[in-house]
Amino acid sequence: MQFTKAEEYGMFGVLYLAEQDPNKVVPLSEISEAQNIPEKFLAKIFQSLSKSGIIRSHRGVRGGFTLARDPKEISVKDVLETIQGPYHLMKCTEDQRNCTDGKSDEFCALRELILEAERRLVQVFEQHTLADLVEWQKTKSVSQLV
Amino acid sequence: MQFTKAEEYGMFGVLYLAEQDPNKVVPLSEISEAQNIPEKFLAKIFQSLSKSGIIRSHRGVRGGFTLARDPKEISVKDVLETIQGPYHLMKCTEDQRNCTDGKSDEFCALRELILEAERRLVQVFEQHTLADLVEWQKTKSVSQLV
DNA sequence: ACTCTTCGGCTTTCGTAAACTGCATTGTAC
DNA sequence: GTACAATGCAGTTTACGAAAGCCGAAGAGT
Repeated sequence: MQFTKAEEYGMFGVLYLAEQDPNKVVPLSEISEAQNIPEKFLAKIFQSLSKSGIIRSHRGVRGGFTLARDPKEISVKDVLETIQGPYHLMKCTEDQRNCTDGKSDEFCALRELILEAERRLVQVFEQHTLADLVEWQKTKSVSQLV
Repeated sequence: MQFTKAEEYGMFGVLYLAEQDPNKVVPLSEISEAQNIPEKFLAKIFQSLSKSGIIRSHRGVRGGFTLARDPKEISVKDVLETIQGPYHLMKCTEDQRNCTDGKSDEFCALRELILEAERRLVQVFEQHTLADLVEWQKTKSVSQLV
């Protein structure tokens, strides 16, 4: 019941990019040092973020990464789901055939509750963008959180 | 980012009790067979639920378990937190010293967002009781969910 | 063209926690 | 007193998260 390091590192890495001058190409080495993240691990995470079009990679000398879009257009959900896939609190909310009882066709009250919890969780993450987080960090305030 | 089997089994086990006649003492063997749960594993889970006063154990011949309180008085949160402890989506929301950057004293926008997400999640689980779930299961409807 | 740099992709390793098991012990109803 | 069911503790096994390593590909600069 916790986010993985990959998600955590991915968020910090992407936030680091969002804080920079949009035109600055930032190499992995800089991010991993600044944010205290194992470089090769971050490389793997950034690969998937790159493939899904959240960040853009630049190879060669003075290469690195930039955000592919405006931070206002990247939700926290975008980042988290790219790294880990949609979060499901139970196997049965991912695919009902994973029901413990094997009663995959029946109504399950617990499953409905979990689905509702998942919806609430997603809401938080899709309502806020990288730009929001950078803004909060600057003002040290989350007054806009609601 | 998923509940453990322990939480899942625990919920199903407790729900099974909530569906029975409140005076019926149900042995582990019955629950584990009905709900398809490894008996010894369920035994371990039920021990902690018993210690925290959610269920009551009855030893000896024709022993087993009953709910310790009215299903209306047992929230889903009670059960889940007994089994797993309070859920934290990141290590840093459990204890700020676990911050990746080691900047445990500083304001962290991401942390604030995660804390908000946790609050939303808890709300869902503390607002609904075992009685609600049993009711939904009977009516096959979650109209009261909101 | 050559070379240096930085990402890309694949494989392997390591550690830890989840998931499950076994057995001896204690308590209780009959 | 014996059969049954939970208790408590000590395991084992499995799975996955979290890296680390290696080599190849692509682009920049000369």
